[in-house]
Amino acid sequence: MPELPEVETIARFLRGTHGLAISRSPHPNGPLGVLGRKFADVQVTWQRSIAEPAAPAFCARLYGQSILEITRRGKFLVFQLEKDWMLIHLRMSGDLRVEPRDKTTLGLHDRIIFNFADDARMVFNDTRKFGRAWLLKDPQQVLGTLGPEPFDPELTADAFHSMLHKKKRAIKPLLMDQKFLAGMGNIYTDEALHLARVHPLEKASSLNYSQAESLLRAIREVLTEGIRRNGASIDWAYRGGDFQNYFRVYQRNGEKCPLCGDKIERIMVSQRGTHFCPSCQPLEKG
DNA sequence: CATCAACCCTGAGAGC
DNA sequence: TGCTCTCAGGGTTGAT
Repeated sequence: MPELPEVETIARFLRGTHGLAISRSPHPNGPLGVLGRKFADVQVTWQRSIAEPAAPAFCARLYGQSILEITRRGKFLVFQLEKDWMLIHLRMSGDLRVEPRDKTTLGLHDRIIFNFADDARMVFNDTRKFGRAWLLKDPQQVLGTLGPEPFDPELTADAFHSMLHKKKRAIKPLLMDQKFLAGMGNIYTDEALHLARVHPLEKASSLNYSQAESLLRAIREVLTEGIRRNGASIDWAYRGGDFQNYFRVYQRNGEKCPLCGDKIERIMVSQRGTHFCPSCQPLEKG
């Protein structure tokens, strides 16, 4: 479910540097976020939510460690602890919330309950059970295969063009391949391709320099807008963002293209629903 | 390499 | 109402 902007929004909320944190903080007037909090008892209600190590070791090793820093890499949340690194991937339906330990009852789909040494807790809720948490000495063990961050200044138009030039695949599945570029998912890929006026089935290697440059700019623009709007909230996983109200093509099949007024179409690409404007995004070279 | 189907899961909505 | 079918912001695996 969450893509880069949603994960970034959650990371900011967990750091307490985000206005949204107020509504989720155990203490509306107290300190925000979970930075500095120390893990106490951790309960796991669905064992497979823990990728590594096995759940009992995961809980035991976490006990007593404080959270030093929280960052994001691709779609991963990265918790730097005193002795370990904890990674959480929300996959399709995962979410994290912070609340008082005692007040609220647990929800049906709460999979991991991280109790802190104080009176707060952080809860990993995940309806579809696809999300995973890791506890590692070296986070590169999992993050090492990821492609560059879309906002990495070293990712220049030149560099991006040469990356695309080496790939024969269709552009959409390539952009969604986390080894190629980290953080893009189904929504933001459709939005970026529309903004750059590139057909989702266009071969990556067929994009010229100017198209690569405008695609990179479009990727950064839609991600920036998503972050500015606190991500998109659709289906059951509402987390305060409203980017869903500004989709140009995603889930707007049958509606008018905001650029040309033609009808937006929906096709399947690599088993993913794909939305585009056939007029603005003509297939040039297949 | 790259593609594809199956799989991991639950739930919402459409159509009958 | 209840059934069946499709679809959902992600990613891995094994076959081809």
